[in-house]
Amino acid sequence: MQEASPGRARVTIADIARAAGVSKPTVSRALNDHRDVGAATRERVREVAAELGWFPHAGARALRTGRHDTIGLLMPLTHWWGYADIQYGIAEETARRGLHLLVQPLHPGERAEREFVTRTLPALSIDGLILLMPEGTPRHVGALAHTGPPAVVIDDRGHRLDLPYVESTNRAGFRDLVRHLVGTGRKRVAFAGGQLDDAFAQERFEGYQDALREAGLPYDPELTVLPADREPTAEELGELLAAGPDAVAAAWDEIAFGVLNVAHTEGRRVPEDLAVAGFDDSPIARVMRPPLTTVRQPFREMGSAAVRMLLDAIEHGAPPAHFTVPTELVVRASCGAR
Amino acid sequence: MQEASPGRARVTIADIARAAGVSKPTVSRALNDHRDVGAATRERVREVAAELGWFPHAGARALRTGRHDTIGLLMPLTHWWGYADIQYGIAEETARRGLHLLVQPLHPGERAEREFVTRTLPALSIDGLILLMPEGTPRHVGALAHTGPPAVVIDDRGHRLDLPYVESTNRAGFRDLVRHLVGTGRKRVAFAGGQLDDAFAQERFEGYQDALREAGLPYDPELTVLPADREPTAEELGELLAAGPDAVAAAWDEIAFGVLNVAHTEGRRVPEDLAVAGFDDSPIARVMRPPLTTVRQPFREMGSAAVRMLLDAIEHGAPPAHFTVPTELVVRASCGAR
DNA sequence: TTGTACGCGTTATCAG
DNA sequence: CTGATAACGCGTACAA
Repeated sequence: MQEASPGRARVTIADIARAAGVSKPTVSRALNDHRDVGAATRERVREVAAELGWFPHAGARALRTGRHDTIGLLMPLTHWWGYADIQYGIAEETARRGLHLLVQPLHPGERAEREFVTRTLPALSIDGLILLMPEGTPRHVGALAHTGPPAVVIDDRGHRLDLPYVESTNRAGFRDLVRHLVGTGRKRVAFAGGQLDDAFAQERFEGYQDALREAGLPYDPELTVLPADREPTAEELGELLAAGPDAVAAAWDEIAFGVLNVAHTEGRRVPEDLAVAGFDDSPIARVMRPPLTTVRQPFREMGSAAVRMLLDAIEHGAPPAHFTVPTELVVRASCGAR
Repeated sequence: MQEASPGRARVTIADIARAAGVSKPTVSRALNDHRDVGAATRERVREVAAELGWFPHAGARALRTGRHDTIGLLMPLTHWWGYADIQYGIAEETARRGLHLLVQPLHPGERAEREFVTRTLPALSIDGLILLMPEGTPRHVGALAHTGPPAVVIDDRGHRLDLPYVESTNRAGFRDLVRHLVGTGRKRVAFAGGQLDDAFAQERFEGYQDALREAGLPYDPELTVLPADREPTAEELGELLAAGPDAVAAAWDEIAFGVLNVAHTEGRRVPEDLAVAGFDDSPIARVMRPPLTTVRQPFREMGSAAVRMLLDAIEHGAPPAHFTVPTELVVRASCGAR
């Protein structure tokens, strides 16, 4: 035993039973809202429990029931606001349901992934797992599907795993964005992308092409910059602007910020000469000059949806499904629509 | 029992004992690196355990030992990158030590705080708690000090609680920043603050005054903007610039961004006409135009330091102490020093 | 509606 | 160095 601090010993249901003059099982039933307990007994037991300051021992309960009332979150080590926002949504939903949230950092690399799945995961006191997967998704974690606890994936753009997942409307959201630009009279809409090995950017690029097709506008390769493994540089953005677009849709807000900077340097007025738009609605979007038109990613909602799906799988054995949370166009000054 | 999925039943040390031809206690000792176990026995037990795919049941272990190998993190619901970075540091350190991290969102308000301390906290399966306290620190959580598990506070600027805490050098860091501006020849350094009820901004303001005093420069109220409960507006920043500063030190990076915007609108060149600097080294600092000189907050280090302090308190009963992590001046183009 | 008896998986104690 | 025994706190058969 620890007994480090000389604090009084733990209060157990045995103590309550003694004080209330009933047996342990009766206390347990009263405390767990079982129906077959006398109303008067239940009340008395609860009063005594509160008086004695009893609280359940999660470990003992888990040992007996096999449930931990805890869900795990496997997430990359990052300080990107988007993942923090997803965690926000998850934490809010778990707290609302009286569940605990155990956060496990995911170290990159095959070795670390395998280590996690084979050694760390099985020993976790959790009822289910949410996988927050960055691009370059851990493939070994896929083994989870059939060996570990119920799991739900957020952002599995590649759909490589046979697991339920939550996604947002990247492609349709980007299409809506470009559609909006076209709707305000822009004819030469450029696309500034990046990291096309990333399925996110890929889907957004497809949404861009969808919108062009839909509007009967030609796809002009000169109006796209697509560095495969990074964001476009200022030089690349300069070349893009040299091709004469009247609007630039960026794959995410930070790229749009770069576009604004280059446009400013070259003396192009935004939005008069050039409309600029981004994607994600990051915290910096609203403070850009001019404030950036963008598409809000429903990160919090994705988090809470993942929790709900996971509980469905845990409690009702729901089969692998997927849930799509819609993005939302946010019109600000940079596109000239207002 | 759950037995939901027809997966094989859990492997316990009893299974290992049977397979290895020894008793349960011996298996336990072998698996826990007790000294009084024969080397050969230990090896054999370990091999069998690996072969059978055994892993410990955390709940059962906690029930017996009173330890959970888990620490709790109480943090506000936010997506601010700074808190995410602190969590990064905490998660990295706990993972390194084989500990688990249980994240508890802190809902604002006295009622929710009291609820947390009296109902949620006692039932958590944790050995210690890290309190990530936003401004307007929960006072009721202070009751933790003597009733709950060992706790460590991060960012308790007011030092109101009798708990160990981790802080960074806000005041000295800001003094260094202003000292740097003065060192490059600026004579009229302005301060753009905000939320002075917040101890952070207060300390930075004091650092600003320290540097002026040290340099023998007068404190001119016209060169400060100090909105009490928010960030300065563009109009307020315009008035500040009208007072003719040759440098502006902002209490945090986002304010500096606003200064850059206003300076640009008014046609002032940065850094030629006006040096601008911020504080925090947020992700947007390096992409501003020009890139922002600022002071890096050692968030990750603060997180890992908090874990170490907490473990000290848990394992060795270390008395309440405090630990200060130094900030670091980051010189970029906006101050003209290079 | 309530009580008796037991076991979940693990480790501490003690005897050998 | 090892084994027998008991106990951690709780919930669930089953019997009353």
